[in-house]
Amino acid sequence: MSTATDNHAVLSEKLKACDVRPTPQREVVLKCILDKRDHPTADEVFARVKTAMPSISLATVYNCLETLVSCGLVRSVNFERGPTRYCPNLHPHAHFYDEQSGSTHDIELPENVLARIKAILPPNYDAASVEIIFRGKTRNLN
Amino acid sequence: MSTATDNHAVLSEKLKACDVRPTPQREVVLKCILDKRDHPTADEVFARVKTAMPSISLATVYNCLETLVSCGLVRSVNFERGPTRYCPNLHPHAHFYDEQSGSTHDIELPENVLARIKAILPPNYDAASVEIIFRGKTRNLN
DNA sequence: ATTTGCTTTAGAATTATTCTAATTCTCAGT
DNA sequence: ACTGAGAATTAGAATAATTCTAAAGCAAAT
Repeated sequence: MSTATDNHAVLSEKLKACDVRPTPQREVVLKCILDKRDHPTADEVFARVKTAMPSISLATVYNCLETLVSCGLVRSVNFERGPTRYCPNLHPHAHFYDEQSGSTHDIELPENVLARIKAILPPNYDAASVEIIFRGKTRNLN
Repeated sequence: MSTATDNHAVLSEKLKACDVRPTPQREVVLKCILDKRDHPTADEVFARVKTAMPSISLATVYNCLETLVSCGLVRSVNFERGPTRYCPNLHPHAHFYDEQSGSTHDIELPENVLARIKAILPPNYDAASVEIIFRGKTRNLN
């Protein structure tokens, strides 16, 4: 089985496009985040990545994540106290934290809503990014 | 000089209204957050509170903050990695994190904008709270 | 082949927070 | 006032997440 991202060349290109050296460690970390589209912590990434590259160290995982975040290939999200989570979804979206399951869902954020939100800022405030976090529970539809 | 909140009776009432025992420690922590309307960390609260009550311990500050947050008298906010901050503003509002100064400003959040944001959720998602964090810089108006 | 600079690594250090167990306080019932 | 139960406070230990440090490895350009 093959996914769009298990390909060395594709991953390598993404990294080069951001002006970062495509090292094996960075590729494997990036692949692990893109493949399973959830919101893992650094520890979880470490655990997943070790199966593909048993010699990798936690410090390297932190380094790679930091690199990927600062070049924009993944996003980092922080819900209250607790470890930083990493998000493969680069489209503008909000997060819904389900307090019962502890899981996090992406919520599509329409352009016009985003624009309205930015419009509440006073004119001298320049927002580079907006983060929206819902907290609550999900019901079964009846 | 006297402010609206340096009054034992007022603080005590607020606590009692929430069904928590109005202990001196809780009052002094609450007062310190209400008086200086910024977004201090637990350590900062500890430092401020020690001048009024030198014997208070950091663990107690954490306990009091936890109590105040869970009874709704203060809010807690988490910007990326870093200590939890505490916010005295109970009105619905967003936060603007100024990346240059490191300071955080409250941004008024009009009811109708809040409603629009909540409307992007699928019908089976029940949001108990929404947190909105802008990150960016402030310009001087010209 | 050597240098230069980035990357990785293990482990130590740091930071923020929570836990533990002992003490103290508060209040309701006598 | 006195007592006992439950709640709150305290100091310090423990934990969790992350960052730092210093050494070793690697890769591209001279």
